[in-house]
Amino acid sequence: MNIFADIRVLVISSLEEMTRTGVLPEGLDFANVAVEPPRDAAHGDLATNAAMVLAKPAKMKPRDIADALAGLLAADDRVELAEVAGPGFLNLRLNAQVWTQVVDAVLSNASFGQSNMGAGKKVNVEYVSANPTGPLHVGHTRGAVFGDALASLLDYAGYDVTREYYINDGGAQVDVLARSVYLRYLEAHGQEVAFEDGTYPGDYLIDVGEALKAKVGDEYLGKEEAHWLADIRVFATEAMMDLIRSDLAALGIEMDVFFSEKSLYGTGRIEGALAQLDDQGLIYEGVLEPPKGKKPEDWEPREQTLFKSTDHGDDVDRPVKKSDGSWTYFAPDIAYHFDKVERGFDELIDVFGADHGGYVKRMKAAVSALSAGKVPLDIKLTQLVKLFKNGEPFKMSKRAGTFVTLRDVVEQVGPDVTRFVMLTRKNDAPLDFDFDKVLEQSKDNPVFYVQYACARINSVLRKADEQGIAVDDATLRAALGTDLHEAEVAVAKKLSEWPRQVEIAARTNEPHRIAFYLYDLAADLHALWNRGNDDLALRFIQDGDAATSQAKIALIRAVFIVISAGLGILGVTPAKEMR
RNA sequence: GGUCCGUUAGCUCAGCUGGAUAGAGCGCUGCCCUCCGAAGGCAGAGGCCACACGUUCGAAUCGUGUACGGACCGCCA
Repeated sequence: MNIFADIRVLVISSLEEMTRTGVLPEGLDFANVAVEPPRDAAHGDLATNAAMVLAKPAKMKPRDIADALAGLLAADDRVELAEVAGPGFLNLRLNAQVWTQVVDAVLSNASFGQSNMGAGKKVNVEYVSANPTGPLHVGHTRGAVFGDALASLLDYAGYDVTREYYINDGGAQVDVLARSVYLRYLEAHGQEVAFEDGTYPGDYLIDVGEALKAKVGDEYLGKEEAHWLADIRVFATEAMMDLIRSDLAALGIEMDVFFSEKSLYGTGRIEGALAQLDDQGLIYEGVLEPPKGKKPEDWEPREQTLFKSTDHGDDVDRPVKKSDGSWTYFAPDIAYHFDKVERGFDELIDVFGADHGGYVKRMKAAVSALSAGKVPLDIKLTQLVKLFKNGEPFKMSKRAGTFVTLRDVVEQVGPDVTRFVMLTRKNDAPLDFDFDKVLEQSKDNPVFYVQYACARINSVLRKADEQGIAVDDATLRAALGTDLHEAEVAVAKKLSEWPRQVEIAARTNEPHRIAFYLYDLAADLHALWNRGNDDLALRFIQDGDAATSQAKIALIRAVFIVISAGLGILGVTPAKEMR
């Protein structure tokens, strides 16, 4: 049940009726007619802009349309009052029973809020995709949480979602990894080694060196790189992916697909993807202009193989081959995205860090060309996370060893807090993450505030149960009456917005909207709770009156269900009690 | 030089498909606990949405430009 969608259906059918009876001219487009909550609650429960949107194409005065529409809408038994206001808004006040129905719908239907807007379309969400050269750090964490919540959101909104991780196991950085592991391997054999520039000195490779020793013994000792490099690449990459998988698991993230870059090499798949582009005349040999603003002495013109991405909206053409004939990083990326297109996805989403900003246009250009414009690619960039401790910025440096891993964060504040906090900001806005603040138990802290609402509701349910009041959902539904207090109606109205918020969030690929909605809903719950201090009639448990208690508990139980559903999308566990 | 993102209350941020007096939290002022957890709530003061132009009956929202801030910008992945 989505009251906004339901009433919109009513509005549209009324408009069609008006067309039939000649009030409105034929052929009007109703697509822009919206039914929304009014900005000011005093204006009513719902408002529609129908009259204003249609006034111009119908060549009529907005108020004339609104008056006629109001008459038709008022005939529906859900509508108690329809009045024209302002420049031509039509404000609707709904029958009190509608709000009871909302609560009833939440309690009766586990899928309240779920949507079929996705219509089962296949969408691929690629996220994290960190290089397999070490543990995930805090910068990856935001992309991981964002991508995962977005995937869950789309799933909730009716899409068929695949969560995918692209393993960059084909490039030179894996050679560096392999050499670093080799050093640790020598170390495991008791040799003194030095980690020079261009190797990864991290402690996390010590175990990998030991494991390699356990596996191959002294086979690689004293051998040339050519003898062991390929083997150790594979061994080390697998070890790193195990590490990364366990990091992700600590955050509650599980991928559906791990796609290996290496699998594209030597199989003709890169060549195949580029042949697709070549067939469209989009591949040529050429020399790029020097980038503006760069010093000319740093620049030498070189002939390379280029992709004519400017034909698909990019600013300059992009190299797919280096001047020595080897692939650029872009080439396997093209092949990878071509693979996604060929796997039949209807939509692609890439979640990248902000440092990939320059990559967006070329990737979109490639997908546009490879799918003949049929598969949209949305690229979401996650901005930096600024770390704080006690309000002081906390500088992260790999060299100084103050490198904060995903694991560090999760161990300090827990997965729930990590996830929620990372989602309380738009993905493209920088995020402040203060280790102390996020653990604070006060309303400054949205995680706590929402969890506290859950805890309070559960506290009531426990108390009711102790007093012998049945609180199973069937009983609560049966106890629902239509005489809600205005303060209770406010909460029910907020609940009614849930399906709408889900659709907006899914349409814009913005899971942070869910977090903000939950905060608002929690605020309404806290407000209602406190009203019980002044007005005993608003307390949830009414001594000696089980039926009234159950009717009131039904409402807050519904709040709990919706908060749980929302937290579920964010990947956060609702708290039964605070500790 | 270019691209992308941002600019909304003292601070940190929401704001949908353009619409009626622009919303929250913190901070500030004043209230509310013999009572389901006050780890909370209520009320007040405080922004005309960086600036300009444009589209529109109507712009914080769309477009263009300027200023300021951030990220990025050839064969590094």
